[in-house]
Parts: sequence; structure tokens; C-alpha cells
Amino acid sequence: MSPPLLATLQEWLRVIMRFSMRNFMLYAREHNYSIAQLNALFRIYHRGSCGISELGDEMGVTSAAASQLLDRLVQQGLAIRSEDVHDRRNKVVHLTEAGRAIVQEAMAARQGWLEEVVNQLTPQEQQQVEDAIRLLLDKMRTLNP
Amino acid sequence: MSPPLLATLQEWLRVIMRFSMRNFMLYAREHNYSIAQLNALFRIYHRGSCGISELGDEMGVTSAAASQLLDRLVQQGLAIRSEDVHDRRNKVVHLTEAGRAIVQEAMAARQGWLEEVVNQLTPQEQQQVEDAIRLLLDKMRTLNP
DNA sequence: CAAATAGTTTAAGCGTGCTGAAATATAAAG
DNA sequence: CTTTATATTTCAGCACGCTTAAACTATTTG
Repeated sequence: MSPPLLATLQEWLRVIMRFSMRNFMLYAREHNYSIAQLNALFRIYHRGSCGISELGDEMGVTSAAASQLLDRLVQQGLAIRSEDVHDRRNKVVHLTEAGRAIVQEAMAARQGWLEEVVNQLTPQEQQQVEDAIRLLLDKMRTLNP
Repeated sequence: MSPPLLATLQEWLRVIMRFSMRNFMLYAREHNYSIAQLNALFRIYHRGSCGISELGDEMGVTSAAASQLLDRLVQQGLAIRSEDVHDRRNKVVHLTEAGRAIVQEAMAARQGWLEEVVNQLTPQEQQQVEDAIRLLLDKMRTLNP
């Protein structure tokens, strides 16, 4: 029998998604980035740097697709492709300052509603929620991706 | 000065997104649904039913785009377009049983990792997290979208 | 060094999603 | 009843993301 917490977290996730995804998609459209592009930017941002086929694997596409997607990011000045010094068959991908700015902006767009929720909590409640979320975050660090 | 809870929740949201989005995208690719299609299915699912331009507005696209997107959903047997009895200029969109099943499957795909986290918590910790999340959920019900 | 292997890119082709403009159908107003 | 407004659809055209297959380039191996 699964604990009641699981169901609660599932509902929480559904609610979060409804709020966040809408903002995220609207941000993408307004700024003329595709979901695929933002997804790639987020992944590179999170890893700091990565190879082409590595990126493709993470996104579940071929390396040809990853290479083409990257073309557009480079062309827009959001990413840089450079050679791997140790094995020149590989390329190393980094974000430019502009690319990192996009990621931070998109995250902020997604999180706008959070502040409203926090403001509805009393200081004691805030502390209670803070402790609980930190607990979850700690446990999640042990999971892989 | 913003409360520390806000920063904690923001990090929590980032982590959630990284875990959930990957599963979600892979689900979409494996089952050959586009993000746009799943997005539309989720929105119709959540509202129960809706009009065409209403759907377009929510997704931030023209009603022409919404109509075309819907064509494919109908063709795949996931949605139904029917006339509004009271104003026959409008169409009312519903999901079929198959459409609802897809939404539930996609949600489950996104939530797979939650169980792992819950299992790492002691019963006391589970109760603590449960209480906190319920508190957040209650406050969020008062927000709009 | 020649051959096999590995990582990336290029090219052709397909399906999708989008837009703007025109067409269609219904409803409401004068 | 004619005009105007509203909701949806159709159409042409464009950009994107993807795949497979072929082409490069660099490394490793026999």
C-alpha cells in the first residue's frame, strides 16, 4: 500500500506543472525559442558543458539532430562549440553569457507564481514548509539525473 | 527582503523540472505525441471541455492553429469536436476515453521518480512533508489559472 | 602505415506547428 | 431583411526538428 504522501506529492506535481508550464510555454513563444531549444539550453546550463552526442542522448534524439539544434543556438549567439583539446573528434559545448541569461530568465518566468503563494503563509508556516522541502531536496540529491 | 522559503521553493522547482521534464519528453517521443499535442490534451483534460479559440488563447496561439492541432487529435481518436447547442458558431471539445488515458499515462511517466523519494523518508518525515505540502496546496487553490 | 573505429557534420526528405488571409457559417442588431 | 459581428475552418507558405545515409575528421589498433 502506497503512503498517502505519494498521492499528495502527485497532486502537488500536477498543480505545479499547470502553473509552471503555461508561463514557460508563453515565455518560449514570446521570445521565439522552441521548447527543444530551451530544453537544450537548460541541459547545457545544468552540466556546465557537454559533448554533442551526450546532449542528444539526454534529449533522446540522434546526434545529427543535436548537432543541427546546436547550429541554431550558436547562430543566435547562445552557445559556443569548441574542440576538445584531448580528443579532437569531440566538440565541447558551452553557453555564452547571453545563453545563461536566457536560462535564468526562463526559470524566473516559470517561477513567478511562487512568490504569491509564499506571501499567503504566516512566518511559522513558512518555516514549516521550508523544513519539509529541504528534507525532500536532501533526499533527491541521491537520485541520479 | 524575500523570505528564505522563496529561494528554497525555487530550487525545489528547478529540481522537479529537471526530473519531470526529461521523463515527460521521453514519453512524448516514445509514443509519438508532440509537446503541443500533449499540452492541448492536458488543458482540455483539466477543464473538462472547451472551445477552440479558448484553447488557442490558453496555449498562446491563433485559433487557426488550435483548430489544426485539434484535427490531428480528433483523427487519432483522442478528442471529439461537437457543436455547441446554444450557439452553433462554437464547437465544444471533449476528450475521448483514449485521450484521457493518454493524459493519465503521461502524468504517471512524469511522476515515476516521486516514489523513490518517498521511500527514503521515515514515517515521521513523511507526515511532516505531507502536512507542509497540503498547506501549500490549500493556499494555491486561491490562485487563478 | 593501413584498416578499423569513433564523433560530428552535411544533405535530402518528411511531418508538424505556426501565421495571415480568405472562406464559411451562425447569431445579433438596425 | 440586410448588415455587422463572432467562431471556426481552409489554404498557402514558411521554419523547425527529426531521421537515415553518406561524408569528414581524428584516433586507435594490428
